[in-house]
Amino acid sequence: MLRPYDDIYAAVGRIPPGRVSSYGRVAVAAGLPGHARMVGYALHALRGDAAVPWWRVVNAGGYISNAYGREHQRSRLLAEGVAVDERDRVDLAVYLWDEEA
DNA sequence: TTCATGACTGGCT
DNA sequence: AAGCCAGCCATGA
Repeated sequence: MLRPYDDIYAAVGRIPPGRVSSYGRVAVAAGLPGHARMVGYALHALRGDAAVPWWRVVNAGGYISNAYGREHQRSRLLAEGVAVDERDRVDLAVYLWDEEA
């Protein structure tokens, strides 16, 4: 099925394992600068579709904004080797991935 | 078609 | 330092 947010999903898919990115970064990577909310909405539309590594996306503060299954996302990140704080926060200084880098 | 809400962000108070 | 406000646009009622 064609997904309206294919560019967004592609951008998320470019995030390598063991790394994370923010909604804003993904929005820019998808060619939609400033549309971070659309990225979040797009991921919400996935409904847990594992075809896209949505769990590698966190908010600008490095915290898991995911209201859909933040605990699940936290476990998922830990399984990939990403350290997650008790407050559901990721150290962006270490794990944030920039496709431009 | 209009109204309200949302997996965000940056700036201002 | 912490909280509030406006802007971006898609989805559902």
